[in-house]
Amino acid sequence: MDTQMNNNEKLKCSIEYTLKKIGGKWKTVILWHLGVDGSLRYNELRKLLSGVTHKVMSQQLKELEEDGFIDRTQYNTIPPKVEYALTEKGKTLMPILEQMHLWGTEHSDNS
Amino acid sequence: MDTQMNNNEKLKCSIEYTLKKIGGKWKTVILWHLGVDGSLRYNELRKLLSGVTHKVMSQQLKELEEDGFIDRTQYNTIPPKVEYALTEKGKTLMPILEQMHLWGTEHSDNS
DNA sequence: CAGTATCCATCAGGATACTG
DNA sequence: CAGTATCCTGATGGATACTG
Repeated sequence: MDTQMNNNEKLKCSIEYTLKKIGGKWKTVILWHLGVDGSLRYNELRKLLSGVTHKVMSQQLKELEEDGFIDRTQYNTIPPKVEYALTEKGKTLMPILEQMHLWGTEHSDNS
Repeated sequence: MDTQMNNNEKLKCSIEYTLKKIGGKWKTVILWHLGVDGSLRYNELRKLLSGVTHKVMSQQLKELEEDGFIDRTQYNTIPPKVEYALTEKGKTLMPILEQMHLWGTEHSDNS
């Protein structure tokens, strides 16, 4: 259903496909936080990323939404409130993210 | 031992660290092929990547070597022969790569 | 609060040619 | 065979200001 290739270049290895989807600078981190914390609001997420700008945030969120990894729920209140959460498809990425998180924890000096 | 941060920016999440290390366009694919096929020569690897240029290949290989993920063995014969293989540290990445490969296989239309 | 709109910087990645 | 050396391009990401 969502298996169309939007560019016609031939991928030689399915790993490339995966990397294309989640290789954005903040995508794995966004997905990870949503997976761990459940749903998060825009600014909550932004604080967790600490350093990302609005433009890049919304850009990455939009791409993740278009790829069907996250759901965006907008409450038309004043002030506005928007919540992001993983979709079922997004949850299928968690094993990758868990491995990446595990490896990063063991190999980085990020105390 | 290799836990120094070569840039002083603070990472907020260990996933970022992992992505920095293997997020290069060809790195995961190189590591994957080396993990599956054992050791490979420069041109064998290059054929498997199909499309990569010399410059980018050697660049990615050099970075992977500097990060301690791959070993470079040079035979001073004529013609020269160079073999690349995963180090023990490189092998610790395999669980991530396996998950990425699995996910990519299931979600891409790459027949 | 949750974004767009602009404009700009960077650098990873690429084409091509040369070399030990 | 296995690379460097140059030079170049473009996509990604960033700073800042404005908005429904």
